[in-house]
Amino acid sequence: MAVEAASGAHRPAGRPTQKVLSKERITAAALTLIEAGGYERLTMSALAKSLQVAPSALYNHVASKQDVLVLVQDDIITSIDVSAFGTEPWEAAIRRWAWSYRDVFTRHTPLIPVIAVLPVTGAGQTLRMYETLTAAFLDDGWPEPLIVPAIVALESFIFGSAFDVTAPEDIFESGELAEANPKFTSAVRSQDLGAGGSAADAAFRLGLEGLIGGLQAQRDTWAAR
Amino acid sequence: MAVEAASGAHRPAGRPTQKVLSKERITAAALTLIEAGGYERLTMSALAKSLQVAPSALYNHVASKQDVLVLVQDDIITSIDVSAFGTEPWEAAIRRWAWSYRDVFTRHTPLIPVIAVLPVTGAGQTLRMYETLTAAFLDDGWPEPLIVPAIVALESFIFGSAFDVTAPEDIFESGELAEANPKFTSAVRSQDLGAGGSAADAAFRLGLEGLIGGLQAQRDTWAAR
DNA sequence: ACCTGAACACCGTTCAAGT
DNA sequence: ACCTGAACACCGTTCAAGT
Repeated sequence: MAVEAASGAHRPAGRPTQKVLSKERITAAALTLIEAGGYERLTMSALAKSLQVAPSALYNHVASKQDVLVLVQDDIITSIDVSAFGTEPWEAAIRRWAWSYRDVFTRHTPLIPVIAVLPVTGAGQTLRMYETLTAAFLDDGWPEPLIVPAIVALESFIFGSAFDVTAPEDIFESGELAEANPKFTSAVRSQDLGAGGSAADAAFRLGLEGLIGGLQAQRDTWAAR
Repeated sequence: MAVEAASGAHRPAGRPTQKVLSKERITAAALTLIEAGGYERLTMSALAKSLQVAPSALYNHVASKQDVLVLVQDDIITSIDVSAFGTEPWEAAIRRWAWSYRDVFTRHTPLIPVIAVLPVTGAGQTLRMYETLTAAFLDDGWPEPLIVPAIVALESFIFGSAFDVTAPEDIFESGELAEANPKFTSAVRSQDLGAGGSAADAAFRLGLEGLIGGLQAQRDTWAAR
């Protein structure tokens, strides 16, 4: 009896008549998996299953799971809002970019340890974003040697803040240690949450506004040194 | 033939005559493992082996591996330098604390996703550090509602910067995409590394000085609002 | 209460065999 | 070149049995 070739049928071993996988399809499937069930659900097995392929087939297109994460990272970078660069002044553009960047990575915190250490070589979309940023700094009159350190400082703050958003709301409840730490306990109770915002948003706003202003002051200091 | 009871001998099943494990011993063994071979080496199996115990024995003292990480985290917090609080002015004290905090977590980046989301309840040493910080902010005249957001903003920057230190030096080499991204490529080449420092140190210094100054400005704005 | 030892349900990755 | 299927060397965790 011949093997049925129905649409849901099993694919026999051997090279298929037409390619079934590609980096693009793998990236898209990974993103769908992550959006549906978070990073815990992203396993090589589940990824293969969603592509109706054996897990080992993936290794013809990526070298490792880390590789898959790199593909995902360079894809989601494009969802960061860079539309204010070129249309709004430096400060407003940085502000919009930073909030958007934080929001995107709040949903992708497991990528942070990957991206923070990843050479940009070959991560084309990521490089594109840096190019756009650099142009905005130059247009605003920044001295070239300060631009990369400033971008890195902003990014570091953004990555750390993305983790903070995922923290439970009661993260600073001292519990039974409240009496031993009265000043902190009181400060937590009285913290300014801003207009209807969360604690994470208030901290991000304060830090971002401080950093934007402080970096500008550092720029002036550097120029006058 | 009776089982030998030599020092390296096998321990029979059943409750031992005296307790062999404790949270303290587990924490110490985990730290030794991490210092010797990094977090890849910290497995429940390896941990058990270093304590000369079966892996399942650990679960009489901790609920999970995550639990072990929490123990490690609350232990290494004590190695952060808080000695400047109470002896030096706010700005200098924050500066020393921040550099030390970053350096400690540079060697423990896998803890960052844990600590950033961890309720401080029961993390006694962590709470102690926050209490010390809050006291320093109060002594410097900060409005109470701003203290927790300011601490969180500083911590977010520190955590993100700790990742950055672990990045390879050539992280921003554009490779063959250099021509497509000329402004960024040039900015990377000309970046100010400071006095004999690394790129990561330069970015941290710039960001920290900016954040310290910027937060102080935000404080004044808040008071005058 | 606190250990051992066996087992479970996963992981990511490798590799021979097939077309 | 690019798939399948079986196998490998791990993981963290559970649980009955033992004292």
